[in-house]
Amino acid sequence: MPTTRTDIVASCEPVFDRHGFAATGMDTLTEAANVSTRTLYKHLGSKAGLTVAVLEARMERFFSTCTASTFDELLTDLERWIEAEGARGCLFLRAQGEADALSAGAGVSTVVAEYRQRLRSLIGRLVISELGREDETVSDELLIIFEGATSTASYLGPQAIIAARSAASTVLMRGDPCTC
Amino acid sequence: MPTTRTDIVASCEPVFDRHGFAATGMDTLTEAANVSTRTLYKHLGSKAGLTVAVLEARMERFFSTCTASTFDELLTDLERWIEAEGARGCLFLRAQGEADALSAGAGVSTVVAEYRQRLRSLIGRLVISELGREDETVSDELLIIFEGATSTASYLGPQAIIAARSAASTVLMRGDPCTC
DNA sequence: GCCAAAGTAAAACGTTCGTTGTACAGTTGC
DNA sequence: GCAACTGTACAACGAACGTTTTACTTTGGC
Repeated sequence: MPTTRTDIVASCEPVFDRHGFAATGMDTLTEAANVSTRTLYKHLGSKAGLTVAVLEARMERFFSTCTASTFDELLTDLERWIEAEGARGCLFLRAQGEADALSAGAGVSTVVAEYRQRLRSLIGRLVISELGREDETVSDELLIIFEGATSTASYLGPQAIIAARSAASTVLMRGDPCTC
Repeated sequence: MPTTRTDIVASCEPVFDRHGFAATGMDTLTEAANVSTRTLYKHLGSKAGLTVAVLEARMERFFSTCTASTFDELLTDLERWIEAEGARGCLFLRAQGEADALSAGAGVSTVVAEYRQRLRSLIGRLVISELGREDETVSDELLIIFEGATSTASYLGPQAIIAARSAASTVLMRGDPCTC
């Protein structure tokens, strides 16, 4: 019976996601992870440590599900993610919003910044492979569409992905030789 | 010296915005509002009541700054808002993420839903006035761009508005008679 | 001048928080 | 078989939470 750090973190992630960070007590977390208070503290050190670990795990888990080689496929990855995880808006954005009160402000901000940088560079790579060249403007626009889809999916539902797909293809086609 | 409910709510709004809802204690709020505990409770009833009141005030304040008659102008409104208020991602999204733990879940969800509906219908009206007809697809795409700009502005800065503007104009021009 | 209305300060309420301490059980490897 | 390790259960810590209470001050209209 492992009860490893990894298992604990994986169990706590959905709890933070659904109820927020500051609002979730250690009792709820130990119960969700099915471990004693002592064990959780041995492995994670503190609630702040657990929070950072959860965000790191989330980041790795998210990017490991992103196998896309085009932005349209990235939206399919997002669609699948939302089907499996639900849509409550970007967890990293929400974590950042509670960061300083979490007394883990520095650690949280670091992971959030890393997530955002990785997302940007992922989209940047997709743009290069689709357009055959770097295009920072297009990359920023697609980043906005991706983040917008993530946010709006919480109230538009699957329609958010459809609209994002449409907007993205429009942006990517811009500048193509006219076919009329 | 009024110390009215309105003043209290206005003073508490930036505190919630900067530090989160669950994480902000009543001491911090009374201090920010410069009122005694007793007065705050007399006017707002509870932390849950204050939370809902703050979100309602935020909604009215935000929409009253939106004087746009085109989506591009709406992005200018957003740009000005962000310059004045800072960019920490949509407060309503963050509030919803803490809603059930706030024990004001129902009230918060109601205001958040109302905000989102009003945003959608505002954009819908702009689309009608720009295209001369309803277009739900374009409206959804612009909503995504608006929400995406709101989110990404917290790390892209003013560049987020520029990219959103570019994406939006592309989406709005789509279908126009070709000029080549 | 006085009575309400509305404010203040400060202590106390019981609860819950994050965290630590104590005492004990199960497994593993040599 | 006996360390060493890793886990559990559970009580306890002080601090902070949201809220209420008590007692007092200020203010404005009639």
